[in-house]
Amino acid sequence: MAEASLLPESSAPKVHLIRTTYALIGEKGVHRVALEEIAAKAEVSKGIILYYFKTKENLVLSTMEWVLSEVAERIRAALVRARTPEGKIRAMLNVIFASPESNRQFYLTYLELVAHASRSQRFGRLSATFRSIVNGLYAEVIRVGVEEGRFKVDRVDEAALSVRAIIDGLFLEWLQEDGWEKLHRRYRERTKAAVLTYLGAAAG
Amino acid sequence: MAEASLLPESSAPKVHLIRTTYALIGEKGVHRVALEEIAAKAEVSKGIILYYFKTKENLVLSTMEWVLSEVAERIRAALVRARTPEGKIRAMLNVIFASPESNRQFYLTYLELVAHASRSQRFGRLSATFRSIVNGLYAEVIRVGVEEGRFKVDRVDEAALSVRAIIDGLFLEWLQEDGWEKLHRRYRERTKAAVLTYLGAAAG
DNA sequence: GCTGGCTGACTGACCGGTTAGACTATCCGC
DNA sequence: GCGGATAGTCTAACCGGTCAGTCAGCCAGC
Repeated sequence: MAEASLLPESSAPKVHLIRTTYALIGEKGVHRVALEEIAAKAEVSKGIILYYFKTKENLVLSTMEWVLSEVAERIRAALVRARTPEGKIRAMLNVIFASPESNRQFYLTYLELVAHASRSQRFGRLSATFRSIVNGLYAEVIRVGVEEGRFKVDRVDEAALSVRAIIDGLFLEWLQEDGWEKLHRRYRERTKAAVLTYLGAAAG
Repeated sequence: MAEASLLPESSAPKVHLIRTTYALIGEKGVHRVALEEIAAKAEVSKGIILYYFKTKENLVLSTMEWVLSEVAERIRAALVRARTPEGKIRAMLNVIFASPESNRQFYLTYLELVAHASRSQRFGRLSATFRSIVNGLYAEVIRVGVEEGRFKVDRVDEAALSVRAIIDGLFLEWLQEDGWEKLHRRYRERTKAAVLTYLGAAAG
């Protein structure tokens, strides 16, 4: 599977605006944030946003591209560090479950992406690219794990998709918890257990 | 666990408006739909919506309440019809995976609920109520399954939550598929397999 | 003729996008 | 080194469209 890149280009002021936008989208949602507000928080004039991104849609799309590429990169780095297949799964999930606040921000943004993806070509492509990258990473870990006799699955691609579903499903559940801050750790461990169980790993 | 009811009251004209609203929310998303548009599709004047629901937020909330209670009811009915624990799981998933169009409509609405729930008390309560109802239904099936020696799980509540996560996670995945219409059946079977495997059911 | 369900023109706020131009930096010809 | 042309960055006032919610009053049935 060819791994398309997520990030096109990004100058310093663009990244500054993107970071600010990301914070506000996580906090209030795409349609509840006005360009005026982003500009104020970024301490620039509103005009500059349109100067750099032309439209609000472009800004939102760029922000999502940026976030997703950061996440993909962090997962990739975690996989390199760990040695055993189980270790890679654990390391990966430790990275994915970074902190309550950042997870909340990320998943709320991600949900908006999915919602947009179902109605817009541009967001649909972004979602597809991200999924293929992440599923590719998962598949690689699973493939090695199967080769080394640590995991037992029928089809690697199928298993990668299910692993993703377990992770996303539990995140979706966690998002809706009243005590999401306190429950973060518990959900992380729960997810590790569920994924490793699914992959048929030897206990431990 | 006390099962709170979802539906307060609903007159005939209200239900008519709610159905129309549901169709449009699934199609375009909450914030992309104007009251004017809902009124036009329902073939009533715009004023009547505000007359019955007072605010747009009330209308959206009522719509989600209505949809969720319908879904919960349908699941409940499916569980009554089937006999064996595995049969109940399959029947339940057949009902949940009703059709591509209705699932798409429902999950897009559900995602909006989750997004709203994280920022609004009122939507948060609705989401919590629905979750507790559905998780309760799942838990009951699992409990009986365990008693009859068909399922092997440590904690029933924990298992109910994971089952939910698997279902929601695969739906989230499915939503993002380009060929979601064609892939619906495959995802349904995949979900059945994943859930039954998770519950440690005897093969078959 | 009165009441209550119902209407739809209207209002005011909001917001994405435009535009005219200010300010600075770089470079060129003299 | 200097005047000025050019380009790039940035600002603030403004425009036009959209939309939730209001309100004055209509009208059918009692």
